[in-house]
Amino acid sequence: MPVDSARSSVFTYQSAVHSDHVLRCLDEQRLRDMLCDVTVVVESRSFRAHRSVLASCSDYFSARFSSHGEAGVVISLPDEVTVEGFEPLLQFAYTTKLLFTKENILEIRSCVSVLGFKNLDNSCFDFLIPKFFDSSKNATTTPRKTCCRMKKKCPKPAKDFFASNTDSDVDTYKPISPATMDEEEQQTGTASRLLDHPQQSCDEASLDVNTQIDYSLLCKYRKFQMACLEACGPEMASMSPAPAEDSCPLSCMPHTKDSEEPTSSKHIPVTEGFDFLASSSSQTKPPPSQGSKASCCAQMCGLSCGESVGSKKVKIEDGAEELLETSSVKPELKNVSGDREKLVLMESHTPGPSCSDWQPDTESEQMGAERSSIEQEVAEHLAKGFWSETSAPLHWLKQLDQGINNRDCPFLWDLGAVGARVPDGEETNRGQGSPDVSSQNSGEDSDSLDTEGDSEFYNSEKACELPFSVERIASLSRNDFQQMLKTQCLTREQLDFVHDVRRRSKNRIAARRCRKRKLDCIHNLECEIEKLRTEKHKLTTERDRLDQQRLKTWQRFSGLYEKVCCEAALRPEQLQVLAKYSPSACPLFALLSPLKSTSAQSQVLSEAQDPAAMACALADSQAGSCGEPSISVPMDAVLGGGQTTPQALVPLGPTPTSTFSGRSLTSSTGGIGVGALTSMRPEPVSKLITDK
DNA sequence: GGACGCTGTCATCTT
DNA sequence: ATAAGATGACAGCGT
Repeated sequence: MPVDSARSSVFTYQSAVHSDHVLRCLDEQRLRDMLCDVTVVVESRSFRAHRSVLASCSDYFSARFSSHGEAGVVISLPDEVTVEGFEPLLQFAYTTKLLFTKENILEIRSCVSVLGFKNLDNSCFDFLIPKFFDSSKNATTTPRKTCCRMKKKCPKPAKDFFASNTDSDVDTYKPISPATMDEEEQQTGTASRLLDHPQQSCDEASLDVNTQIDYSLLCKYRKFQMACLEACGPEMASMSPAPAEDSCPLSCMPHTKDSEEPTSSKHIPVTEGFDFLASSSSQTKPPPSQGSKASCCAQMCGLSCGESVGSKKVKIEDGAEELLETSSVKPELKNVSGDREKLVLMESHTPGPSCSDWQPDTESEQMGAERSSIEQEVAEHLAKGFWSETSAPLHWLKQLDQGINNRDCPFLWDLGAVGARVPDGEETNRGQGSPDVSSQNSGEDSDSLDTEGDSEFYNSEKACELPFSVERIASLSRNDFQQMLKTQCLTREQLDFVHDVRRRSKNRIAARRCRKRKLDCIHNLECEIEKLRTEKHKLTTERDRLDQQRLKTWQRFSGLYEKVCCEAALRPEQLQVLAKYSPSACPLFALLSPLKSTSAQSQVLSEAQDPAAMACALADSQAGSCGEPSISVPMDAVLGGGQTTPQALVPLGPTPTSTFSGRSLTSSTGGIGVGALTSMRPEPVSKLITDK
């Protein structure tokens, strides 16, 4: 494919915090009434705002402002819009966070509908409203089981989405509009509807995931995560692994100091699951009193942000495979105003706080204990990533993909690394957070620690009882490891367990090394083969060159032989005696042709005289073609007038079968190797002849 | 649904 | 004697 060399590459730098910064500045301006160019009147209450912001968030405002070009306009909203519903929306427009309560969610929803507020999908309300108002239903059982049931029905999502998207299920599922939904429907209908269409929701969610995220990479950590969840007991078990995945890619977005919220309100974990997230990502050790299994597990597992996210097929208790999807919403409970808690929905495109900002907060935990069961459930279900079960907005994940590059997001960046290597920053934090900083094994051991394996470890309750992380178990040197064990009072079972974890971890690394060595070995062998081929080619070329040179030498020698014989004027008898002890390839035969009477001999001689045939013979002999071992006769013996017995000399290769096979002039001489040709020197011959 | 590659784990041997 | 490393074999999972 031809490449347009003239076209220069285009690089894009995209700041993940810029939009957040701009929005925050706008919000600050709004709060200070700076540069505000519109006053929105709702129920006799005025709100100052920027037209551009409102117009970008609301179809209603967009239409209104387009018809009012002048600045300083005052807009009165319809009666359907209440302060209770509009104020959170205004805040959402400036902060991307929608604060809502059980009391105002219906108002908000109504305002969203009237004002055509964007980026607030009905699915949010479709779930929340029934949850809030369905007080009769058991709030603790349904979501979990439903979730599992739904997800069990999900096949491999990546391939099936488009197919299933055409299913009748999808066609029959319609989001419920607030206008048409009566209270009963609001309370139960949506939820049940969701339950009736699990495939659709699963598939949609999977499309979101698979469209934007390398699914295989995400899958890497599902097993680990699930095991960790199960290891951490019912508190965690009630929360599917989804939230970690759902939230983390977003919460892992780059986060700088100035991206924190102006209110500086601490993020309060909604459930143990968020506590899990918090402690897992922050890599800080909570105080010992904070003994929830979730945090403990996260701490024990040394969960990095990247490790806590992802999607993977895992086995659940009954052996069935459960497929969970990622989503893009990070729900969190936030103490907004004093004792009042509100759910805060953060959209994915908001560069929210990074994982490292999710600090465990004991105070918030205490507050969490006072939550109502419904709120708990809602928060929990949010944590489960209900977005993926409902019609998860596709654009959220698109935003994720478009707005974040792998470098920006530690999670994505981490996934790109080998295994689940923890980013340096986290490694540092981990070390700092550890009371006893230990030396890491140098070399390969320290570079490939991950937590993908050790599923049994995470699956075990024992893991939560250990005061150190599996990473440390595996990464410590032998001495450090033993030192650490000495400082801990572990039971025999725990010791065995720790050793087992360490053994497997070490073995895992060793296996990687072994495989790498194998691959290197294969590569080296391939290189060696290539080298030998090159050498063979070189040697073959050299051999051909030598053959040519040898042929020329033989021809020159033949000429000289003939000249000497002629000048010596040997008698025929002498010539015959000479020929008797001469090798068949000897140029001497050329002189004997008139003396030979048999046809066979003539043929041999004619062949011997043929330079081409001789060259062929030479080549064949060099190539090591089969044939009888030749016997060369020393020239002095040959020229000795037959008085010496022919004696075998070094075999110099077979006589060229095509030329001389079985055709020796005499039975005693046999063939001659080509080597003999080069060893023949005309001087002795002429000398002998002259002597005679 | 099977082939294939990758990876973790186990058993066994060696260091 | 013990721990650690190396490696073949196997299984699970994703493509």
